[in-house]
Amino acid sequence: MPGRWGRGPAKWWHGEFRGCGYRITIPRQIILQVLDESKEHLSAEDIYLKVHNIYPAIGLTTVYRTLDLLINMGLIFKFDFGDGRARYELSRGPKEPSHHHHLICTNCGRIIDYTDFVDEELELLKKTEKKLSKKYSFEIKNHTIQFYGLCEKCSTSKE
Amino acid sequence: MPGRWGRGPAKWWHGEFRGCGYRITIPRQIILQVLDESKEHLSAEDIYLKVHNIYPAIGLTTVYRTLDLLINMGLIFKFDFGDGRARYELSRGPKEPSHHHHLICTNCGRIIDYTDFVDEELELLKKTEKKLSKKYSFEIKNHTIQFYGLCEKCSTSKE
DNA sequence: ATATTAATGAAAATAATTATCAATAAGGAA
DNA sequence: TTCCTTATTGATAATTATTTTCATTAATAT
Repeated sequence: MPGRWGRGPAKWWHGEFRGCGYRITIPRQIILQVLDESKEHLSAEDIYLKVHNIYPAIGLTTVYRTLDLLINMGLIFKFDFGDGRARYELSRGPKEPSHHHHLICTNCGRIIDYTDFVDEELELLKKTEKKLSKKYSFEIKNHTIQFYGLCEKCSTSKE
Repeated sequence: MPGRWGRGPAKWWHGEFRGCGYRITIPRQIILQVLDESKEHLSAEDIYLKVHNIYPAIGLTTVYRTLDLLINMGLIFKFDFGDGRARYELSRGPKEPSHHHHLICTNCGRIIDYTDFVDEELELLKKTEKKLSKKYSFEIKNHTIQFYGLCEKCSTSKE
């Protein structure tokens, strides 16, 4: 019996870890699994709770540390939607179909992803990016576009 | 002598306050003055310190409270750049020439405003906004566009 | 000038995140 | 496999930004 957390098939990110000299540990594997399964808008605490279900020994500290590591490796992206807690998502690059932008309700905090219309936006962003990198000698790695306002519920309930 | 903090000429926002039934107080006047004078990326603490120079009786609580009020009135806008402290700027609307977007260095935290190339972006955003509001019944009030990456210094020092 | 009540500021309370440090476990070497 | 080195972990304490509480103060209408 290979232990309760058998190695299982090697994942796409194992190489990235090895390449950087990082160890592939159980907490890291499960945190990535959780991020991969739920994808959207998870706070550190959300992640902690989900991981905790699978691997109760996890500590919140480890979650924060791992998220930090993953950010630095470029595997995940951190968002601040203005409610005082950060959210994390697997960073599929801008070209991948799951790339999306956000609508954020400033009243109830609801976050809506949209993937429609992103294509045109991306085209323009690519151009802008090129100009900006040149002008400011800035190496652009990623971007966010967020629209703030009132969602349907909050908009009508305020009338 | 009209007192150390004489009323001075009525400011553009006096009407907005009166209209909402809010009182025009010394702390509020000075906080707005500070925001108006420095405009960019001030944290609550930055604002507190600047106001404190002019009006030492100010309390940090009042700064937070006033910023909250100003956000709700739509006079200022709150940004989260991911370093754990919020920044505030006078919200000149998207049409005004000072409207800008941000380049954020994920290494040193430097924030660069750019106003170039914003016109094209705005045009597209306006279109996108229209489509999104319809599709998601979302009342869009504002937007942010931020590019994340490495500034010149951090980019070269990492090679 | 006075009364009413919104606004203030000091201090305590929260909440998210980070630092500390002894114990554990991953991965290479024997 | 077993041992060794050292990165990683988790419990706890420490920070830091922001909010809440509440008695005092001051802006406005009268």
